[in-house]
Amino acid sequence: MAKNLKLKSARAAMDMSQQALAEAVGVSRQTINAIEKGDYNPTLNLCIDICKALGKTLDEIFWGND
Amino acid sequence: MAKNLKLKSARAAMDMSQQALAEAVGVSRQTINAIEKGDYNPTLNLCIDICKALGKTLDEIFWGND
DNA sequence: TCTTTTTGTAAAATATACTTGACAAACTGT
DNA sequence: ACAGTTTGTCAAGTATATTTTACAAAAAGA
Repeated sequence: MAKNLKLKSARAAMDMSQQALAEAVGVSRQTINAIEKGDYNPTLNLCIDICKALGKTLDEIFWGND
Repeated sequence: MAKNLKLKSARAAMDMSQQALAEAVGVSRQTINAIEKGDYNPTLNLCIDICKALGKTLDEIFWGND
């Protein structure tokens, strides 16, 4: 339930909108929004795709958000 | 589709069976088996729980398995 | 060898990640 | 002030992660 601010800021650092990131990884904008908002639990493959799109690793974006 | 040998060996290093790890993280043994076998895509929360149970981070177990 | 534990695998059911479509609030640029 | 983009959110549907039950092969211990 904690917001994922690491994701939000990494996305901002790449100057990408939620929409642009969604398209880059092949999911809907709402899915990206929900992940940032923290109210759900993405699959590993999606996390990996997001990290690759943002030039980060899993630990940098999805570890220690509790 | 690639086997997750990092998971398998981290589990072995803790001397845990698939069953024991499954119980520790609250999923079925088949789920752990499938993740090690590599034929599916667990959720982030499960990955995190597995890492915590094994004393590892996401990057150590789930990054770079492609 | 015998027994027990561990692992591999499969099919049917359930829970939940993710989509689509839609609408309004907040922000950006002109 | 206005137009365009971005974000927040909702409800109903679809795809898929995970469970349950079950059986057999492989490994480990006595």
